Amino acid sequence: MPQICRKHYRQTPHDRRQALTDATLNLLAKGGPEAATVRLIAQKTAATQGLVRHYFSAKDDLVATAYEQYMTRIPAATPAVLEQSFHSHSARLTAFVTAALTPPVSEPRGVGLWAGFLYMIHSIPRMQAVHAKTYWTFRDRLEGLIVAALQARDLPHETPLSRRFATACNGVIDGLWPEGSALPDGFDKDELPEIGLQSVGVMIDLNLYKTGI
Amino acid sequence: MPQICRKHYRQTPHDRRQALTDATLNLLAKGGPEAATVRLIAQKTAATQGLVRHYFSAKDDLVATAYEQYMTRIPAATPAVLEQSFHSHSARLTAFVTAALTPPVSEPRGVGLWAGFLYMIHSIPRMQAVHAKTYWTFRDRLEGLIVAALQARDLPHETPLSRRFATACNGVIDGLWPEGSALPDGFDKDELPEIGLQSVGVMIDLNLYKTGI
DNA sequence: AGATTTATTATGCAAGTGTATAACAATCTT
DNA sequence: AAGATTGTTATACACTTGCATAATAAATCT
Repeated sequence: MPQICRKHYRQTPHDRRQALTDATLNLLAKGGPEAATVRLIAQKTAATQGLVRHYFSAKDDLVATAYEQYMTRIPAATPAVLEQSFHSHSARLTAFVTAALTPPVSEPRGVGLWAGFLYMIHSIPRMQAVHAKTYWTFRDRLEGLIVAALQARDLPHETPLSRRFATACNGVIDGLWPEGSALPDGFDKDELPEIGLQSVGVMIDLNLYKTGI
Repeated sequence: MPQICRKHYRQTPHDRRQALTDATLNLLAKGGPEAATVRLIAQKTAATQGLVRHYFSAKDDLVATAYEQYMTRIPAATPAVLEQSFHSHSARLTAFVTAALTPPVSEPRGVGLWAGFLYMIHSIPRMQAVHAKTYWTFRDRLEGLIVAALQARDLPHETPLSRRFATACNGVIDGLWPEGSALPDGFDKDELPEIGLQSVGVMIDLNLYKTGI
């Protein structure tokens, strides 16, 4: 039996949902799933618990939506680099790999989010689908760039081979960037991108590192 | 005011602690941090809540100990492979990489555990120390094998170079094995170890894949 | 302008959580 | 064998969690 109801703004549904998912991601990144309580999320958004329930059927829905948003946004940020024009396919590939291993794609809070996301993958089908989609998308894009770079130099690039290349290169990237955040003091500033470039380059028999952008 | 107290076994402290950490790891792997409640852990061990408190100062202590145990046991399993004798340094390196990318080191539940562990790294100093220790240990061991293999073939192996090699190879391994568990149907049975071997081999300019064990 | 719908708040609730405590049982000491 | 110590149980508690509900404010519709 609520008696009094405060004056309040009325925001657009889109903004409210966005604010809620953003706050969720921040809390998840900082303190893990245990820290992302409905009450805290609401508070950070200057909203109330009830509102959360009004926009999301349940907490799981909110969390899943937030992860989904983040995970699809991150790989989408990388191809943005490719909008530029490059003087060679190698340069394009270099830019792609570098982008994946430097901010904002490879941000500190990313590891925390990635860890939480990883957890949900094997238990929540929806997250599994998100992961599968983003993973294959990213790898296929990488494969495309690799094929182009190989082709330009008359190197072998038949499909099963290039697919392996892409998987391997993707592996290096996926392996390197979490290390950087998990061991902040373990590497020099540009060390990991350099190692990534060198590895990818030597894997597909191109010297990407000297190629530059 | 407890009235009646059931008859009960009395196990050795070591066994009890071991059973508790094991149960914790199983629950963590299956359902994440939220599923690993003190009551459930106790139940799986045929113990009671109070016992958990008796052996661990708090739940955090139990969880941290469990992770610590797992994370130090896993990289320790890999060098076990090296006890065998090999006819070449390359073969030894091949065995090492293969071991890291196949069961029991690369087990399905590993990803879930790794994810949870990753979470604690940036918030709990104790876990950060565990991670740093296990990471450097593993990488240094890898570097040692790489140097030996390079040396045997009169290839350049000065320190800064070999360190990079090791970081890169470690990156491939760390990147590949989670993918296998996160996308169970995405790869053929032996695909990831093969790719790993090929990548590591080409990185340090050795054909590890054909070397065999 | 009045009615209706939708967004937002305040409050309540049942379930589950980690932790604390005291009684009891088993083992160890001497 | 009696006492001291430590492992083990049962129970209680304070707190937090996600979720539900009813009242109220803001907007929309006609």
